Amino acid sequence: MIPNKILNLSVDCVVFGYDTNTKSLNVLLIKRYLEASATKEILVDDYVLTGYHVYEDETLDESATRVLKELTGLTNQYKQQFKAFGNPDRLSNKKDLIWIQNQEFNLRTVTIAYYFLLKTECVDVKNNKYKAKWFPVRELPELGFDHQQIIEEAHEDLKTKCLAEPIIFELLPDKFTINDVQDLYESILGIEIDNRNFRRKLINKKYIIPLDEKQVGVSKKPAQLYMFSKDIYKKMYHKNYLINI
Amino acid sequence: MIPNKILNLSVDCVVFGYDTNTKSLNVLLIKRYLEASATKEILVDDYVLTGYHVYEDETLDESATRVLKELTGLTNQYKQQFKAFGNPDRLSNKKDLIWIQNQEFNLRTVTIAYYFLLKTECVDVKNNKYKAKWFPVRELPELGFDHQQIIEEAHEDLKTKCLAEPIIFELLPDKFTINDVQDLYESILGIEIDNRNFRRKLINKKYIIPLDEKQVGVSKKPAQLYMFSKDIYKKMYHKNYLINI
DNA sequence: TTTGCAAACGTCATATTTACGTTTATTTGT
DNA sequence: ACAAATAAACGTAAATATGACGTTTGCAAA
Repeated sequence: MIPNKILNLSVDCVVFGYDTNTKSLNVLLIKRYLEASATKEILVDDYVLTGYHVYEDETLDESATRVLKELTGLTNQYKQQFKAFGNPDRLSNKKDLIWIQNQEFNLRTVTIAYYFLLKTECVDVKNNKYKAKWFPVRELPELGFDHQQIIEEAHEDLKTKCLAEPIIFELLPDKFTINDVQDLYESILGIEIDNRNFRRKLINKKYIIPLDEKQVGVSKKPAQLYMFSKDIYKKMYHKNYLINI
Repeated sequence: MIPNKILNLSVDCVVFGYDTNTKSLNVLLIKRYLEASATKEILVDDYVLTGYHVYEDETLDESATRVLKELTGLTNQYKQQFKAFGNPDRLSNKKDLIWIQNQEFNLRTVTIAYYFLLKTECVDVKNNKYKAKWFPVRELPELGFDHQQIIEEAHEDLKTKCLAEPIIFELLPDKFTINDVQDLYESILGIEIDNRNFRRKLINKKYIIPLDEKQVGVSKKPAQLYMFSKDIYKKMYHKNYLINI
C-alpha cells in the first residue's frame, strides 16, 4: 500500500523580538549558505526562518517549541500557530522527488508556521551557533523559499491579535514605561498614536501596575516603570459586546 | 531515499450555517457508517466533518474549496483556514501503518482545517448524496476522530473574527432585519445584547443600507429589511486605533 | 544655576455606551 | 369594525470614552 500523498512535514518559526532601545520590531533569521539538491550542493546566500522536520512522535506544538529551544535556548515563550503553507509549488528542488517501489513521488513540503514573541535581550546573538541575527521587520534581507510571505502573514496576524489581546507585553521587559508600550504598538501597527491620550487610556487599566521604580541611566527625566498583571487581566470583567465592525 | 516523514495530508471543513427561523448557528455534518481498517471494515455510528485528501497538484485552499463543492455544490463561499491538526496520536487505525521497502512507517494524518460561512437555505439537505445534516453548534451529535475539537476551535476563531470584521453577513440572507443580525451575534457569541442599543448602533453604520422592503408573511408588525454593502465598508475610513485590551 | 527635553498632567468639546422607558404598526381574534 | 397582542421602532438622560490639543514638571547635563 502506497500512501496517496507522500510529503515532508515541518514547522517554521517566525521569532519576533522588540528592542526598546532602537524601538524596532525585529525578526530573528539565520543565514542559509548551502542548499543540498539530489546531485550537488548549491551555494545560496540569503536568510531563512528557523524550522525543522516534525519528528515521528512529536505534536506540532512540541516541534515548534523544540525548534525555538534549539535556536535560542528559550522555552515558555508566547507561541501561536497561525497558518499552514503547503502548496504543491512550494519547493521544486530535485531532492523533492523520491522513488518508492519504482514509482516516482513528488515530495511536497507542508510547513506549519508559528510565531513566537520574546524580548530581544533574551537571545545572545553574539554566541549563537546558528549565527542568528535580528532584522527589523520592515527592513528584511533577501529571504529563501517563501519565508518572506510567511513573515508577512505572521505580522498581519500579530497586528490583529495585539488589538484584541494583551500579547504586547510578551514583547516587553517585565518593567516597562508607558512610552515603551506606545512605541511598540506603533512599531507593530505602523501608525502614530497621540501620547497624551494613549497614556491616559493605559494608566486607567487596572492591570497596568505602577511600580515604586523609575528608569535609571537615562539622560532626561526618568520615566515611571509599570508592570502588567496577567492575573488581574484574567479576573477582570471583559465586555464581550465589543462589536467593532 | 526514504522521506523522513510519511503522512497523509487532508483538509477538513467546518461548514457553518445560520437558520434565521430557528435562530440557530448550525454545523453541517455527514454520517460515518463504515471505517476501513487494514484488515476489515468496522461499523461506526457517528458524525464527521466533510474532508478529503489533498490531491497531488492542488493548493490547500483549492482542496478545501473542492471538498465544499463536492458536499454542497457551492463555490465562492467565505473560507478561512484556521488551524492544522497533526498530532501523532490523531489516528491510530491499523490502516495508518504502511510498509515501504520492508520498513514500517506510521502514517500520521495531518489535516488543515477550514471553516466556511454560508446560508443554511443554500444547501439542499433533502437530496444530499452524503446525507449531510445541520446540527446546532451547541447540540452536536457524537463525533468521530477529533472533529469535536476541530469544531470547537473553529467556533472560537469565528467568535474572535466576527467582532472585528463584518463576516457575520456571510451567514445571513442578502436582505435581513436588524434583529436577524442581533440574533446571529447572540448565537455565535452566546451572549445577550440590548436590542435598542444594538439597533441604534447598527443603523448608524453607513454600510447598512435600508431597503424599500419589509418582511412578508409574518404574523406581527413586519420588520424593515436591510442589506450590507461590502463596497461602502471597504471604502470607509477604518480607525486602526482600536486597542481594546 | 540654567537649560533642554521627555515625562506627566490638564481641558474641553464631541461621540459613544449603558440602562432604561415609550410609541407605533401590523396581524389576529371577536 | 374594533380591541388585544406583540414585535418593531423610537426616545432620553447619565456616565464614560475619545480626539485634539495646551501646560507643567522633574531630572541630567552643560
